[in-house]
Amino acid sequence: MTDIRITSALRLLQAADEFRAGLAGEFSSVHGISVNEFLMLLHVQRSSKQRLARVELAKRMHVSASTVTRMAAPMEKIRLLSRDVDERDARIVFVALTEAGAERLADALVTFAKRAGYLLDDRWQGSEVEQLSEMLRRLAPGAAGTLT
Amino acid sequence: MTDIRITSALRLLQAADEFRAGLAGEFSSVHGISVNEFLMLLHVQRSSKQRLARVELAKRMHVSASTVTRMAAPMEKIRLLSRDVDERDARIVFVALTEAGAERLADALVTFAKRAGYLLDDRWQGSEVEQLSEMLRRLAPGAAGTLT
DNA sequence: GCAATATGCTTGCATATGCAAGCGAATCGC
DNA sequence: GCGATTCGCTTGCATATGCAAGCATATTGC
Repeated sequence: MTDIRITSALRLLQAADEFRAGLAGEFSSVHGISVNEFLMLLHVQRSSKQRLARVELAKRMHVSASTVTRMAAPMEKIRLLSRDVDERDARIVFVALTEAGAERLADALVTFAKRAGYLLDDRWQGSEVEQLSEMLRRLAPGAAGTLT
Repeated sequence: MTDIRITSALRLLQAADEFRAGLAGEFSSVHGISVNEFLMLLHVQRSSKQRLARVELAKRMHVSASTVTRMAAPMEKIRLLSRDVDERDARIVFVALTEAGAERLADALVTFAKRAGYLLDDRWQGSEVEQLSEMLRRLAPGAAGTLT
């Protein structure tokens, strides 16, 4: 009943929840953005042209299109992101990274790296981290738009 | 900059989001509960006395106390959970699992196991799953009340 | 070409959740 | 013992998010 696959999946959810909860506090107080806003900036930056259609961004973030619309709006207001229209298809409104957005993202990445360091602390051997990283990669089959 | 710890932490978040998103759809349509409601039932079941104080449950689930209050209310209404008072301390209201709650949880666990099977499919060796499981355990240092 | 359909985005509504304030009960300091 | 503090829980308010409907633009079938 409680086989090892169930255990692994539960641990995956728990580890992610815990890591995310820790991040959330520091992100909002230090950088003024939420974890999801950070991930949105990161997805845009790591896309081929530093811009993504909203629908595509929604898929990559595992959120609905309406969430992308509403998350992007305030960040466009403060110029972390910009609205870019497609010359060929007027339906598409790209989310693009501004210079200010890139700077904010870089700042937040420092915090993220620090937290990732807590997560994988000195007790982890380099080779163990590599193994873990590879295994986690296999767990996220969302091929298109993998962040890493 | 993009060191392997950052990559691992990002993959952890992505893998968990993806798994959770898949779970959410099937849980709500098949079992009529959300992923968090499932986890709440599971936490209660796996606690020492099949019951937990709300504050303790909140800690284990990484949510606020108010969320526990509000999540538990409808499940108490439909008798999946019951409210138990502490004889010694009138401030404490335990969340306890009912028989109906245990049945619902057992049903949902079948779905969870199926999804965990998709996650860790035939391409995974048994020893690899064990390695992954152990590594994920090390990632969730929340010692008290680990679900697994 | 034009109607029918599909696609991308936004918006109205409902639900979910955190924070801070409030309330009652227990504990502490004296 | 009693006022002050702490603790557990709940509730008001603000924010976040999904779903379904609506709207504009593209594409398809004929």
